[in-house]
Amino acid sequence: MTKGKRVSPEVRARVLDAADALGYRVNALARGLQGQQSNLVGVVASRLDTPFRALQVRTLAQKLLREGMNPLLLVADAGEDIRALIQNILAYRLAGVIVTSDTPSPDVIEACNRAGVPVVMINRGPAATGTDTVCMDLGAGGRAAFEMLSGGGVRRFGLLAPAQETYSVTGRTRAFVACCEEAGHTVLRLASDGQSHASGKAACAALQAEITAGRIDGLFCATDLLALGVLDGLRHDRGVDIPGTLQVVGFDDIEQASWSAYALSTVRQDIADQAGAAVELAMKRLADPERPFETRTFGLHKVFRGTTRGHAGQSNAQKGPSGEQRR
Amino acid sequence: MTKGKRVSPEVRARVLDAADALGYRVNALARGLQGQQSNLVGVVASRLDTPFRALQVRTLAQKLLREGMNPLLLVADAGEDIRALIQNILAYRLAGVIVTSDTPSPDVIEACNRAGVPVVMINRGPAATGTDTVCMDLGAGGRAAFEMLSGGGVRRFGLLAPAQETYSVTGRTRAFVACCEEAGHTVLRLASDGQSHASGKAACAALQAEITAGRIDGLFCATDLLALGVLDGLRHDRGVDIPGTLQVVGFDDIEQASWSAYALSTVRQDIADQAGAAVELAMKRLADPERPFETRTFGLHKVFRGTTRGHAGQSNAQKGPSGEQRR
DNA sequence: CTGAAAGCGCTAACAA
DNA sequence: TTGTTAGCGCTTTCAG
Repeated sequence: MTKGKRVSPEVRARVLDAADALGYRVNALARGLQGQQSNLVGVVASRLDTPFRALQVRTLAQKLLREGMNPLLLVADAGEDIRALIQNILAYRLAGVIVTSDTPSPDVIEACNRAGVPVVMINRGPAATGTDTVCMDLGAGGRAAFEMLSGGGVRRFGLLAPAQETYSVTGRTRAFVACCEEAGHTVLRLASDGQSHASGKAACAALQAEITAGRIDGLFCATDLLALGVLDGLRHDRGVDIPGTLQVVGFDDIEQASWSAYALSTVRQDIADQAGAAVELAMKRLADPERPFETRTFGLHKVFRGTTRGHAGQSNAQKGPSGEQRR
Repeated sequence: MTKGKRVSPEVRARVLDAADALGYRVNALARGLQGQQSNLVGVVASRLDTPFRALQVRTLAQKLLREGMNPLLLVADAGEDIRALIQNILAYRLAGVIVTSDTPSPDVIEACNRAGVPVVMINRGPAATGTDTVCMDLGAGGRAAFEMLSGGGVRRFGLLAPAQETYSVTGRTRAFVACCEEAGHTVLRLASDGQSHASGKAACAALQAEITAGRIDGLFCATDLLALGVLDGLRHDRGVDIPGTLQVVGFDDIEQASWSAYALSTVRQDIADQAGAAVELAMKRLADPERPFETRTFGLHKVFRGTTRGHAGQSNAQKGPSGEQRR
């Protein structure tokens, strides 16, 4: 039954049939025990009910399954005792852990390191701690947002981002601000209380005040969900003309951004590609634990829809079609 | 370290500290091997990137974790070889399996039965095969949709549902049709090619024809996602007045249904409650494998928003506040 | 109460 | 090629 064993195909088939008839199946627990390792991979994710994360985890799970690995899900939302939970699953001698949580609480990766379990991070800080990493080109992301807005004639830039920023939000946000300032514009910064739709909506009162005061005519929202909330709060509930009075750009390109009622212009990151790269990195490390750590950076694509006025060539933020780079 | 052991709290603390310092942690593989069972629970789900399922799985995972169980995720979308996958995870001597897939391919539950692993089904057919089950009151669901529409003055009823129906869609759909006919109305039935937003949108051409022909003035969509697609295709893209010309009711009450741009009237099923009940049933069976199979039925709530005109008391489809019944 | 030993199901190594 | 054996880390049992 062991994978790499050489048996004549005929015998193999016969054995498999017999096993099936007998209802026998290898005991993965025993196999793992003796082999010092299971084929379980931890997937730690936060806010799983968010469209972005849901797609990410789905893809991750699917690819893992295809590689013969089984995804052990760890929801890492605030309020859970992550330290304890990670210890729990580490007890299964995981083959690896993939982290996509917002708050990768260094605890997690430290615990994994101490247990000798390889970690792959998605959209987290640079791998100071010795992990493989998949990330996007944060600089290009912020720039893309800026260009989409400025290409539409925006002069007074606004930025809406959660007060409590994550690595990836901070990155895109900073790059955006840098671009604006480089172009000689100041940017008006508003803080939301999270990155959900509700948070976006809640920010609209403040937003409207700035609009009527003539202080912004273009807004970059750190997250599509946030942008959608803003659209609902501003366009639908308050009758603000978008993109007439205010142009809006989001980030991620979740499915809902493309729904007609929103038609949100946004900066797309390819979730499926990233997830694929993450499991690929995990498998590679499994095959060769000593290989140098690798980080794969993905490019971003401008997606022009109905909330901006510029359509400068529908170009990508990135030359290559797939938008993947390595270093 | 064993859970039910009696040790003086002082000793326990000391041991735990020492273990921590040494980086020791019980090997769950070994423990499972000797105990004949892991504390892994399989969660088989399809279309994980759908808002409904994402929330369901998130809640499931969370509650499982709280019970000290670890969720092993199995994405069961079409195209995967479910038979093989389920065998794979069964190799881990699961403590149980929770199925929320659309297509619980009897294979899955048969395989579990043969392996002696208890199964809990959510929104699947009655447990002919000996499983615990969580479901909703299908009859009440269809009725609620009918009442919401008829309460708004609808006379010519339409129904949009996937051609290929699942257990739960069939149930609500049938009940809806039965109510219409009982009230002396015929219902115009349209088939979509799935239950996604895109499917709903794709159905709009046909829908518009029926509207202009004066054949429907109220539509029940088997799924919120479908309804949202219809709203986009009809209201936004074709300028149909909703609820003026057509009233629409969805089913599920996913988050997006409440977004201002849609404000979809719908029939709510409480995903979190259902998920909670599912893990509760699983734990109970674990504690007592011999107990009789149980099925918990949940009620549904009418949610009146902007796509209907009747607001008949905002009442629930169900007496009790929680809407839970047992039998 | 503490200590020793058996055995869970598997695979790798070694012997025949 | 086929058959035996040791040992993975744990818990339960039995002896001291």
